[in-house]
Amino acid sequence: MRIATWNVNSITARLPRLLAWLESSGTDVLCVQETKCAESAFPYEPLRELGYEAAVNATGRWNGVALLSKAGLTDITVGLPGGPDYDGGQEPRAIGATCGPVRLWSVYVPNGREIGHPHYDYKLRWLEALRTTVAQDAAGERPFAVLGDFNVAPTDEDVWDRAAFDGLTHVTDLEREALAALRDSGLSDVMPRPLKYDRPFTYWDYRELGFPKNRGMRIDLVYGNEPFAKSVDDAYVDREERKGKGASDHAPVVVDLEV
DNA sequence: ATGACTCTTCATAAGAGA
Repeated sequence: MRIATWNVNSITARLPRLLAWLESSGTDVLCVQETKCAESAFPYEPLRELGYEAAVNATGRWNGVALLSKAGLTDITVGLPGGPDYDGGQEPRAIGATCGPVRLWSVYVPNGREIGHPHYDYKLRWLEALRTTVAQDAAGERPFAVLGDFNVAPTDEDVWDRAAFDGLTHVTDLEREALAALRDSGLSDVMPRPLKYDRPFTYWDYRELGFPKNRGMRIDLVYGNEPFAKSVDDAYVDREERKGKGASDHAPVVVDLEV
């Protein structure tokens, strides 16, 4: 079973590449982030024609997550129960479902913007709510994973140059501690192989030739419980999908499971 | 040597991304 996570940076803008990639990669379940379109405008039909059911949590211009599955899609949970509000409401950043033998969450963790910004505190509270929400499944016997854009680089090795991030979000102790608390609920970091260079970056800024210079970050993560992690055959970052015109700034992370 | 981001929308500038 092939599972993947991909921040597509607009599912509308990415649709041709998304459809082509789903077919060429043979992905059974894709966790999508940053759909950036209203649920009413979600491209259900072309995905259905490829054999995918879709569960969507999206409201419009910002954020938005989805699960696309050829392996079943049941027990859908839209949003984090009891999750924090930002600017007076919950944002569409999480969706969970059971896809055949596995239970999965597709998550888009808040960016945080700047240290001390209200969005940074919101990010920390959001990660705590995620930990609470998944604790029971994380400790369970069924293969379970949280996949998505976590907007945190777990270690200094996960950014191209730690000094370039001094004073910025994504690398701070508090963010990393929040991630560590999530792992402590029974999840481990499924580390993908890089297909080029030494580190499996998943995001490269569009600006200043970030991708050609490999100025990347590993912020798209797969956190699986023990039954999930034990079933992993292979995992890699498909950096080919970051190439060329019309690419997202994130590459898909692909996980092959023996289930 | 050059030029140096992309996406969306109560759009033609601004916010967000990281």
